[in-house]
Amino acid sequence: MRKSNEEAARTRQTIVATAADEIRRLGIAEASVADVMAAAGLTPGGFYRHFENKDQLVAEALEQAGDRVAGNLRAVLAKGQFDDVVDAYINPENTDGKSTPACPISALGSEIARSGPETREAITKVMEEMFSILGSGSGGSKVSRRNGIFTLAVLVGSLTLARIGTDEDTSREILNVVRQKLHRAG
Amino acid sequence: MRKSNEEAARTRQTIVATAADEIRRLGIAEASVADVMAAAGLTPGGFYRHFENKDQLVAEALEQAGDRVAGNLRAVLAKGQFDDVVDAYINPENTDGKSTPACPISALGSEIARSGPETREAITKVMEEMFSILGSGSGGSKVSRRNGIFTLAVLVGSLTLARIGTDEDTSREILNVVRQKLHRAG
DNA sequence: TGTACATCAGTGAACGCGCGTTCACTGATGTAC
DNA sequence: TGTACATCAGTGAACGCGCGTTCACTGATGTAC
Repeated sequence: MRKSNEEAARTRQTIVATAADEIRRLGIAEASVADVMAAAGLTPGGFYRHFENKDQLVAEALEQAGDRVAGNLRAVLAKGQFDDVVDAYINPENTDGKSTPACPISALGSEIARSGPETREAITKVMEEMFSILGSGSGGSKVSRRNGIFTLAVLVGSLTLARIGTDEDTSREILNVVRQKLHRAG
Repeated sequence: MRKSNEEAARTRQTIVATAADEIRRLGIAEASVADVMAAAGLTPGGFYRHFENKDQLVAEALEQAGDRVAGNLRAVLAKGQFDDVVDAYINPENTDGKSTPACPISALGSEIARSGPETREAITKVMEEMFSILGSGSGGSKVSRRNGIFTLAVLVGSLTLARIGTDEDTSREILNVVRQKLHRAG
């Protein structure tokens, strides 16, 4: 039952992508290796042909998810204005604050903070990329960076608060306040 | 070995306080009932004389931790100015972004977001209290509330980012940027 | 290009472990008279 | 106030369960000649 190298590489990619979804949805600890493998249409044993352990998968999956979000935001920035980037981060499916954020930092912030160095290093790179995107076009490089840091903090905090809140109206309110305050053409 | 009602009440309170510490430090899933009981100087079996299940303990512990933080911030506000409240939230032990935040929303944000309704309702109350504290004295009631929401989002987001970052200088930078931007007497 | 063998992707059962929870037990505390 | 008994806080071992990981096995793919 050996698969071709090409197919094996595709399988590995499927596992990473599936893991990114499952982890964002369930949390790092709650998304089990067997869960992820089953969701990818595989059995648990095969996992260790591709990864040393669960930590390695988590780091790779979250980095990929983060890079994807950063790529999308860069694309929005390229053909829109800054306000559209903010709105894309707090995306349309997310206006009630209850869906899982696409960005792993917002979806899993406190869990990542307690993870091992592999995962935190991967996400640190994503963070820096986000600072750059969210600070762009707002002045000199120092001012830009400061704005990028501040904006990402606001976005991550607001999505977290919106998801905690049990009242849907309050969740909407939180996201609206933040959106309005961050919009530059205010 | 039955204990007096008074002592039993004290024991219960010890468990809640110990749990608040352990959970903030280790995370909700990673702080086990046996861990908490041992840290409180007890054996695991006794837990269920005081609580229906782990979820109930988590909800109570996080609410207590949140109320304690809110109380401290109110005290700072009463005899200081707004800037001192911001600095107290990002507290002195926390300037490198690496210590565990006292506030459960910052320490455990994404985990709370995925918790059951008991825990989320308890923390929602804490959130509302924080909105009120952090918005105080900044204009009419609507403006105040909007400012409170925005400020809490910034604080929660920045502490989360600071703890994720693997570079200590960057963590410090994040907290400094946020502190300066939030200070009103800027 | 064809053949012979080594490799290894994926299977599915099994492993040891720590988890939340239960339970029989203890003896001091609480309570009814 | 004193006595007799029920209660129940806390102990420590045990439970079933799901976890991350390992392993023997399979057969198609890769490779050396």
